Formats: sequence, C-alpha cells, structure tokens
Amino acid sequence: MPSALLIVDDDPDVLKAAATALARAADRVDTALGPEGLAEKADLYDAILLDMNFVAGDRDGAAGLDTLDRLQAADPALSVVLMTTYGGVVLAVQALKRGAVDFVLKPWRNEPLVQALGAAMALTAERRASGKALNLDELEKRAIARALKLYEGNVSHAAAALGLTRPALYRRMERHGL
Amino acid sequence: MPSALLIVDDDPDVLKAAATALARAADRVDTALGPEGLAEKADLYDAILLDMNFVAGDRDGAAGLDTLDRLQAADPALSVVLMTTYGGVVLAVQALKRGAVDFVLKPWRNEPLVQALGAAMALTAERRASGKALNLDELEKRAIARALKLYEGNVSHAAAALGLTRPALYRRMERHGL
DNA sequence: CGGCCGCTGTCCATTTCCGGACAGCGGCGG
DNA sequence: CCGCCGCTGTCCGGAAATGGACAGCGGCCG
Repeated sequence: MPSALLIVDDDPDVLKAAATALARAADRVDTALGPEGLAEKADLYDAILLDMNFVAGDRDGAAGLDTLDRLQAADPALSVVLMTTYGGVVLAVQALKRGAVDFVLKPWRNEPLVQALGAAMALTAERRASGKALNLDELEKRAIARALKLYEGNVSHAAAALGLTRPALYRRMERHGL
Repeated sequence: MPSALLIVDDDPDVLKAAATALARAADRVDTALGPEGLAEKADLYDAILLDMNFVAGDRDGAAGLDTLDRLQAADPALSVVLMTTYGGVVLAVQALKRGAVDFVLKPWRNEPLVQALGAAMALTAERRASGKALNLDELEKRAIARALKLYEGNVSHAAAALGLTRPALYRRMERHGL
C-alpha cells in the first residue's frame, strides 16, 4: 500500500521546503496550511509532521499540542513528529509525553528530518499491525509463547501462570503450533 | 508495600537538596553518587531520579543515557526521570525516546519535581501490575473489554474483531461479568 | 543403589462450548 | 407506512475441551 505523509505549517515556504526534503520519503506527501479537519483524515496518513504554532505571533506551542491530542484521540497508532522554531526543553518534553514520537527544531537539516519521518512511518505501521491483533487466538498464542519463554519451556509452570491445566496447555500449544 | 526512590547524582549537595524535596514522596529515599551497580538493584525501586553527567566537566549526557539504557534493559517497567543542567531540546527528546518518563532541568522547583517522581512511581506500579497479568482468563477479559469499548458496545463488531462468534462472545462476557 | 520429587506426554468418561438458526427491535430510506 | 438492514438475545444437537489419572523419566539425596 502506498505510504502517505502530511506536513502541516502556516508558512507556505516551510511547507515547500519540507515537502521537497521529504519528497522521496513516502509515495505521497501532502501539505496543509492549518490543522483544520486533521482528525478526520488521520487514518489516511502514515505520519504527520506538525508545526506547533499556526498564528503569526503565537509561540507557546499550545495549538500544536492541542492538535496532537486530537490526532492521538482519532488514531492512537499514528505517529506525529512536531516541529517548531521556538521550542525549549519543557515544550519538547511535554510534546513527547503527550504522544509525539519526535521533535524537530527549525531550521532543520534534511537528513535527520527524513530519518525522523521514516522512523515515524515505520512505527505507525508496526502499531497499526499490532493494534489489529485483538484476535483472541493471536493473543492466546502470544501469551503462551511468552509464558513458555519466561519459564524456559517448563510446561507445568507455564500452565500454572496461564491459569490452565497441563493437558489443556498441551492442546493449545498444539493448536497454535508451539 | 513501602515505596522506594533512588536519586543518583555526583554532587552531594544536589543529592541532599533533592532528597529533602522528595523526603515525603516515598517511604524510602536512597541516594547514590554514581550509577555503578544500578542495574542490579533496579527492581528495588519504584522510580529513579538520574543525573545525566557523573564526571566533572562532562556535559553531553551520554553517561546518563547509557545508564538509562541499562536500567531499561534490567527492568523495563521501572520509570526513570532524568535531570541535567546543560540539557537542550535534542537531549530531552533523546532521553524520552530512549524510555525516560520525564526530564527535569536543574535548578528545579520542588513541587514539579515531587509531581514528576510521584507520576513516575505510579507508572512503574501500573507497568509492573500489568506485566504480571499472564493469566489467560485475565487477558481474555481485558481484550473483550477493550474490544467492547473500541466498538462502543457493538457486540457483532467486537466479536468479529476478537475472532469469536456472537454467541461465543456472549458466553465469555457473562463468564467475565462484562 | 533405591526412593523421592518434579517434571514429561497421553488417555477417556464427562462436561462444556459451539455456531447456525430463530424471533424480535429500532432506525432509515423510498 | 412499509420493507430492509443491522443489530439484539437465546436455543440446542453435535462437536470439542476438560482434568484427574496413568505410566514413565531424569536428577538428587540419603
């Protein structure tokens, strides 16, 4: 499936520069001048590069953090990379604690930017794949594998930890090919 | 069970000040002048406040990041809060990406410090509790609860996601009291 | 050397679970 | 207003799973 990035900044020159830098990072690179309607299309993207301020004169990053929160609520698996000119340590720590996967200072260097967005897209893919693993059979298989590893193949202990009898665990191990 | 914090800094005055500030945050507050042997006693603590530099003149935080990595390897559930005087955005972002739960700049204010370590201890407790939930019944119950929440009580969709038929899901919901 | 312990893999009478089918309900669109 | 759709909760003949019991093995200790 083709990958898609979105870059959100109120400055058209920044959008152009970032889109150029990231042109080869994804199959499609979209741009937006503001965060309006982002939450509704969160699932269309594999990563978003999001500015923290959208109004000339704003510097505190509150708009970006708010948008980040709404993106995380809409699609928790989506990786968001934040960027700003004015950020300090406190803002960076806040951003990562609220779910951003990276933080980029303007003016950026292209190679670290491409790397950051590449890593973000890979993380989104991984999260989305594992988020699909709600299937009980898959969860059971992983739990059994984990228990066997934890107890180094001791089926008695693993069964006890899993809340199963040994014959029951044997049957499930066979069913899962473990 | 009594809670325990550890503060690691090469400056005895910093240790004393931080220990005083955090005296009521945990039942026991230990201090250490360096990171030696930390990994071996990671499971004795509920959170660690860790300096990033341990040698006079060092400023790059590499030692702290390295110690963080070793603590995470020893006990992934343990929450580590990093502190430094010299940190910039890049260091803060690096620290959080490598698993620190918060980042504190010196000189700190006591109230945010206490809050950060309190939140860190709570997170460690939550992570340690959820790590213990290997019991298949408990995992199944949580997965079903998650699916029902995700699909807003729609049993048909939740059953499909879980890989169950609707009657099967009804039976398990009843068994788990959901 | 022998007994004990804690593990192994498997058996089978009994119990539990399965899922297609049924009847019903509320919302929506023609 | 009616038909359709997608959901709801429940049923029951048949299929699958259960777990106490059995036999066996390797390591350890007296």
